[in-house]
Amino acid sequence: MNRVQKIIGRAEQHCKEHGSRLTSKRKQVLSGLLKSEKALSAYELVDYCKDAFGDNIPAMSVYRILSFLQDEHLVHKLKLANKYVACSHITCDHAHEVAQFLICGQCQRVKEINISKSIISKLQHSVAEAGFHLLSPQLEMNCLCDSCISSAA
Amino acid sequence: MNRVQKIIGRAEQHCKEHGSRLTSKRKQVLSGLLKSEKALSAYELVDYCKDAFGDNIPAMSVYRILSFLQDEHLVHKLKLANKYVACSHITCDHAHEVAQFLICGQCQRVKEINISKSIISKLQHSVAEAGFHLLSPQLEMNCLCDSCISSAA
DNA sequence: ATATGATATGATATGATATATCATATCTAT
DNA sequence: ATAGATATGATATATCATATCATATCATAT
Repeated sequence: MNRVQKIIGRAEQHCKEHGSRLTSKRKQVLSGLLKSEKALSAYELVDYCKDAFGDNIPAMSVYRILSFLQDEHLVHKLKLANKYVACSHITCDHAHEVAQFLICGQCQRVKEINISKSIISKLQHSVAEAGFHLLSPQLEMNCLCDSCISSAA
Repeated sequence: MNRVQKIIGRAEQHCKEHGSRLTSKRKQVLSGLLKSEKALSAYELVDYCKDAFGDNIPAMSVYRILSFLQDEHLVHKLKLANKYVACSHITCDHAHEVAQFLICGQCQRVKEINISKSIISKLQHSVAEAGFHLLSPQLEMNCLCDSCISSAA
């Protein structure tokens, strides 16, 4: 059983525990994100499902499926890129902290990292001083990954 | 002379120094952002120019004007919201640091703050550890402003 | 003052992302 | 087997954005 199948299995179990179902279409979309290991748009996932499974899922359905997967915390939406990534902690047992995303502007690779709580709390403090309240400290940062930097050089 | 006119005057001078022109249409768009004091979409600015000046500027032109204003550092694009805000430092003489934006998810008000360099450099360090290089430390954060929080309560 | 090139704007088409809504299919549990 | 809940399909449309070619306006040298 490969990495993707293992994660899908874990995700399915997670859904069962929450009284929801990881249907076959939902598995297709999730596995597309898991296999690509980068951020994909809804329409790229439509193409993926067609290519990989011969299944023509309308864009509308992909959006609904993405929304379901987000509700289940299996997928994150990157608002900076208008793309979606699989959560990298599906197989972890612990509740994961708020994710920070590094997006490579060249190859679209995405790394989900956790930034130390002390930095986040300092950020939150600066925000509070400005009279705002941070809703979700999910930060998204435009980056270049090391391999794109070295291949450009 | 009111606040907006004062800023527009400063912006015009800034453009002259850079060999560019702050035309009347560009002034209209900039003043829309200055007056609203919140983030607006390109199409909202089209409406504003029509309402405030009776001037029907095509969306295409507004996008071009926004792009010009961004090049002149008079306007920032908020990628999280797909909207645009006037830079809050047009009348400052010092070169301002990279901006951080707090966006109220309720009323769309935007506050541009500067976060201490030490926090930013720690962030940058975390990013480098993950094998990425931060391109622009312009952070955008989804918030609620204090007045929306209290009015909701 | 006017002709010329550079800059700015208009007009039109289209692409990309996303949501609303109503209809149909499928699953689950009695 | 059927009813109700859940999931998906089909269609239309909203919203944000860019490409491209045409026209208008400005700035300056003659």
